[in-house]
Amino acid sequence: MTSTTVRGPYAKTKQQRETIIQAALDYFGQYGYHGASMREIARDVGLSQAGLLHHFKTKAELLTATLESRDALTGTAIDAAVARSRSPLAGIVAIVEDNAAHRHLVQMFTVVSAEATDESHPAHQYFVDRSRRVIDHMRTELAAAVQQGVARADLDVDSAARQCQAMIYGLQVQWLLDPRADMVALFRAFLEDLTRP
Amino acid sequence: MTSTTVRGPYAKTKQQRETIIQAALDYFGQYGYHGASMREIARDVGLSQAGLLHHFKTKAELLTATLESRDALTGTAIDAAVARSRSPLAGIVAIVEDNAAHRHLVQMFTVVSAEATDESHPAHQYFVDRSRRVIDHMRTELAAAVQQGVARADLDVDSAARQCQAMIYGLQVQWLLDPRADMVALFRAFLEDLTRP
DNA sequence: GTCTATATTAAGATAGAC
DNA sequence: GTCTATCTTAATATAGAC
Repeated sequence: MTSTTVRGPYAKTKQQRETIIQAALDYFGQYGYHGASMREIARDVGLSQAGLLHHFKTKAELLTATLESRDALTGTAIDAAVARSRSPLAGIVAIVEDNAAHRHLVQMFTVVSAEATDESHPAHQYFVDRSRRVIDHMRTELAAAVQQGVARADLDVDSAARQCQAMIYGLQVQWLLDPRADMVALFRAFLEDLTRP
Repeated sequence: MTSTTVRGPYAKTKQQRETIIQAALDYFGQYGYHGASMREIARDVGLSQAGLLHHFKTKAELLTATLESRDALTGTAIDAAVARSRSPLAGIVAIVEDNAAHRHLVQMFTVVSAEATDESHPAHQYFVDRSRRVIDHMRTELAAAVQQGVARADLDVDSAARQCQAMIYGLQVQWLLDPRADMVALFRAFLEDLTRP
């Protein structure tokens, strides 16, 4: 009984939500949260504005869904890359490599996180938490690198973690403004300087 | 003849423009170019929207004026700091120190430069040029540091210049999201790691 | 699940009086 | 130099039919 009804409509809704999020990614990436328009996103996916609002009741809700969906996707990709990596440092580099392969995603997170530095932004808390989470991740990896002897023993892990997060973010913007900037090479060199004895 | 008419009205206009730019700085910093509203900026400075448009014919024109005005101000401050500095590296650190003292300014440049990574943004070319200019400045200072023996002789000046620009930008966002992040200390430590033999 | 229609508010910009 | 009034367009959101 339930199994027959579950397949049809819910599958459609789930797919529509994904389609909408794909479009939203581009609009939020181009215009930011404030500048993006629900009407245009709706038109892009071939829906009326009311049709779009059936899936996401407000613009803020659509933004949240977009951020969470994409963070989840990237999270799994990075977990897999880290698992493949032979060292914790290679795991961090893998994040940058993943970013370099997903320009639209980077553009969206860059633009929205910048405007979300304002406290009244609907995703402010989200990015405060996200930034902390990323820094924590870096700290863990760097500590492991020290442990395994692939980073110098006297490395200030707390500072280094913050510097890694900042460098990744900064290189992204530099790369978005000038695609010739080689994010991966620049980050790799930075990491080597940071960890060499 | 001319000298009498120049004083009054032009002085008023110049002062009004400066007042408007001060307000615009906050609105562009909070909402970005797309999200900011001319009406609200006008209200903020006690003008009607039409009154504001007398001074800046379009929103794009106001943005450009704001960017150029603030870059000019910061430029002079940095030139002075560089002149005071005893080494080229101290000159770069002085930039970060200046930023740490001007939160609103940093917020505006961060938000607008992020959304200006999009090619259709009215300030796109401005920020492409600006980024290049900053990197060039870093390169010059770093080369001087190598020359004077305060940075290791085998430093890759081109990469280091890009890394400095990225680190400064990334630390700004991290700091805006978490004011406890010590931009200046983190940048100084980064620079020492980068230049140590 | 998607539509049309509509309510409400606000955007950027212009015209013309003072 | 600043205003009021207005044009035109577009924003988010809701109501209710299908």
